[in-house]
Amino acid sequence: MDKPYHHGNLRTALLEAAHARLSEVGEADLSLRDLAARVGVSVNASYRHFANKDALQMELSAMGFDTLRARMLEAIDEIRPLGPEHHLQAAGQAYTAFARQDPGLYKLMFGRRGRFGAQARLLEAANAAFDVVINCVAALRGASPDSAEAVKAAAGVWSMVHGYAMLDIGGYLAGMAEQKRPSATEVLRLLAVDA
Amino acid sequence: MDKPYHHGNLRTALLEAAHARLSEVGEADLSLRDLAARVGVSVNASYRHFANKDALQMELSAMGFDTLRARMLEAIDEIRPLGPEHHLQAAGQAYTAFARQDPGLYKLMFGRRGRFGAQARLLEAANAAFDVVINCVAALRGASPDSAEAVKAAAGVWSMVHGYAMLDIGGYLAGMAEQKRPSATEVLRLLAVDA
DNA sequence: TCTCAATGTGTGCGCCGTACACATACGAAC
DNA sequence: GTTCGTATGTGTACGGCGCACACATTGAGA
Repeated sequence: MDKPYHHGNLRTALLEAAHARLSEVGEADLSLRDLAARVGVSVNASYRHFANKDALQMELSAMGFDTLRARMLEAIDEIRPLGPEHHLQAAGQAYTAFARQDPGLYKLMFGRRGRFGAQARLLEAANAAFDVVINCVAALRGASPDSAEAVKAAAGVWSMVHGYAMLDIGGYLAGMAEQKRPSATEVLRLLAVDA
Repeated sequence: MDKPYHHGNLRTALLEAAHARLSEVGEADLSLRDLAARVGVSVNASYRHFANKDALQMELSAMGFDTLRARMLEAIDEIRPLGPEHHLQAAGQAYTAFARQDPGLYKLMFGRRGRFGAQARLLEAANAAFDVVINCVAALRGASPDSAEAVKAAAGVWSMVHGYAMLDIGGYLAGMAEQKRPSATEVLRLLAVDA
């Protein structure tokens, strides 16, 4: 049972280790050395698969957006016959559930952007997720997903859901008394999307 | 013009240096060594004023919430006679303006975990800022600021504004075509607060 | 004037990201 | 099947980081 010189799937293994670690320690405490050790490989092996630490985090973020998009689409699909007004609710629920389940990853996804900016992979993944929201809103208003009206309203919805998720996983809602703490549903109800 | 052994106001100087630096480099690149050097003092001098790097960031965050609260109150005061419905708009504008003007600080304020920190100073400052929003919403709905109804609606408003601010300063709105990019006002209009 | 607490400095430890040189293994061309 | 290039691993080293610990300087009050 010798350890082979070549790992076989180091790139994936590193990403999975990073993902797992993110649920324990937060982005700031994520270390390449630690990830490599956990995977059983020398630190510098990771540089054969990622240009640097930032690149690994970028890929992780992009994968996060892919998953987020998939979760929303699944949720919508499950209740498709109920009509557009329920679709947005379902997507919102799936969204906040994702953030709550994977708060470390979620924070990474939205924290790592201003720095290196326009990584095409990340941009596409984020836009694809956003498109789900746009489509929901457009259907709800009977407008084209390309219309400024739909996009602006969708951006509002996204702001609301994102803000709620961030406050929630940041612990800013946890300090509130039980009966005053708003649920995702209650918050989403404040939106006048179809107006 | 000998440099005196004692700085005189090192604590404040470090906080100011950190604040200034935050507008250039982002939280991750903030270093105690660098701050100390800029202030003209050895690294370890800072440990006489802050238990560690986290404590300095906590204080900076708390000061940020203080300022944010003050900005909202000023904005409301300027248009006080116009009535509650304008107060919330004014506060929202001041809020997003603050985030845009000081994105590094704003990210720090919400990126630092308010949960494990449980720092009383930070918690109070954040709550005081939130109270401004609660009061606006309560006045608008003719409800008590202590009512669950007002607090939940205020949390919704906060989510919306916070989410918009984060997406904006994170560059997630910048990618959108000009005529599709929503303004803070347009987004806030989606809220049915008085319903 | 003496004393001591407050506030500064210097040195060192163990992490970190990552650059560079070298080692190993696999797959294709012969 | 041997050869060889490329992909993928390791070892060593460097500078920067947060921070602990011992020591130096200062100013205010007894």
